Parts: sequence; C-alpha cells; structure tokens
Amino acid sequence: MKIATWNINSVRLRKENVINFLKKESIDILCLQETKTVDENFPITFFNDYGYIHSYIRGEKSYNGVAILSKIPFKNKSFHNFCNLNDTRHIKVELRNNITIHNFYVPAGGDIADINLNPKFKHKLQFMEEMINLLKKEKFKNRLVLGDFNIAPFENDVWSHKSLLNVVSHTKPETNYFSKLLKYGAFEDIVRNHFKRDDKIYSWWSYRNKDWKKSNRGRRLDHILISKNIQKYIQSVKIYKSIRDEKKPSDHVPISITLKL
DNA sequence: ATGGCGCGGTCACCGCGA
Repeated sequence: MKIATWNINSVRLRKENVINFLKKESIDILCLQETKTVDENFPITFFNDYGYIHSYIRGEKSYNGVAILSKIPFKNKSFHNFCNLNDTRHIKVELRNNITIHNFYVPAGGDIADINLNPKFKHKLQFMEEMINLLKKEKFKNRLVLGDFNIAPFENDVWSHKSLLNVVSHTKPETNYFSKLLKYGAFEDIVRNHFKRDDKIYSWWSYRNKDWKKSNRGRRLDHILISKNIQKYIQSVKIYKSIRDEKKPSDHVPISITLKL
C-alpha cells in the first residue's frame, strides 16, 4: 500500500500533474492540501476515470481545501473543525484493515512570529494545540497523520537554521508543538528517521527564488507521521524533488511511504 | 534587510501563501 501527501496549490490547475504522478509512482492513496475549490468544482470524474474511484473531498472557495483520492475503499469518513472555524483543513478516513489516515492543512501563520501582533500566528498555535488534543483522545495504534503542517521542525529541515529561527515555520513555539505532537500522539517522524540526521531534506521551495534548485533554500513543511506499532511495516520513504521542476509546478513536492501489511 | 512569484476571484488589484 503506497500512500502519498501533496500540497497541490489548486487541484483544478494541476490535475494533469497529479494524475501523471499517481500513474508513474503507482500511488494507492493520495492526500491533497490547498485544493482551493468548492466540492462541486473538484475534478473528481477525471480521477475516477483513472481508477481512483474512492474519494473524500472537503473544500471551499479560493482557500484551503483537503481531499483523499484512493483505489482502496474507506470504512469511515469524518472531519474535525478547529479554532471555531468552518475552514477546510482536516479530513480523516478509516480503511478496512483498520488503518486510519488524518489529512491536515495547518494554517501558515502569516509573517510576524508574535501572537500579540499577528492573529494568523495565534491561529496557527491554537490549531496545533487543538490538533494535539484531538489526537491524544484517539486510539494510538494504526494511525497515519500527514499533510502540510507548515512547520519545519528540525535544524536540517531548513536551509539555514540560524537565519530562520525567527521566521514563521521554524520558530521555537512551532517546533515545540511539533515535538509535543510526536510525544503525546506516540508518533514516529518516519521521513526524518529514514534519512541521516544531518541530511538536509525539504518538501517546499518558494516560488520567489529565481532558480529554486541553485539557491536550494527549501524547508520540510510536509510530513507523514506514523504510529509506532506499524513502523516495522514501512518498506520505502520517498520525496519527489524532481516534481518541483515540472512546468507550472506547485511550490510543494509529494512525499510517499510504502506499507507492507 | 528586502523582495522576489503564483494562486483565485466582486479580476489591472487584493488577500493569501510561508
């Protein structure tokens, strides 16, 4: 079973990129973020035609939006609202083999890393707090928590730890929340564990760099966390860096894991 | 230290991303 996550930054604009990736990499389940469309306009029949006949879509106009496209059926579907908002940042599915998948789009948090000056940063920290509380309440086994967390948790998840310490995505309050999430949810950061501790690994490169590859100022904002009890079934972990070089790419690239259950 | 680009949409400007 091959599962991937990808912040697509408009699914309508990039449905061809998505299907090319799904076919080439033989993905069974894809979790998308920032689909940026209401459900009525989601190109679902397009994906149905390629065998992704099971889906769970939750979007809104212009912003946010999450979706799961799958070849494998779901036993249950549900979502949760955070911070008293009805924005579309989370969905959850349960498979017949009792694996559950949470797909998250955590708020970006704006520019200023100060909750008193920046309500978006406050929202992000509140979201993380509620996310941890939710995951603490569930059964700890057989879970995957994945998506765009908008947090680069460790030193080698950014191009420069020193120059990003005060930049939203890599500040102490955010990285502390990430560590709390691992601890209180009993998760493994399987992507980081798969690489060497001092390897720089990224899943996002800004659109604003003239040559993203040359400057290589990336951050690891997208994550796949997994319950410790199923860690032993992981067969492979991949970050598809070459996708960033496609025509009209998303600023994020997909990540996948293969589970042999 | 700054700005750089790209998305959707009450569409030549703005909010938002991070």
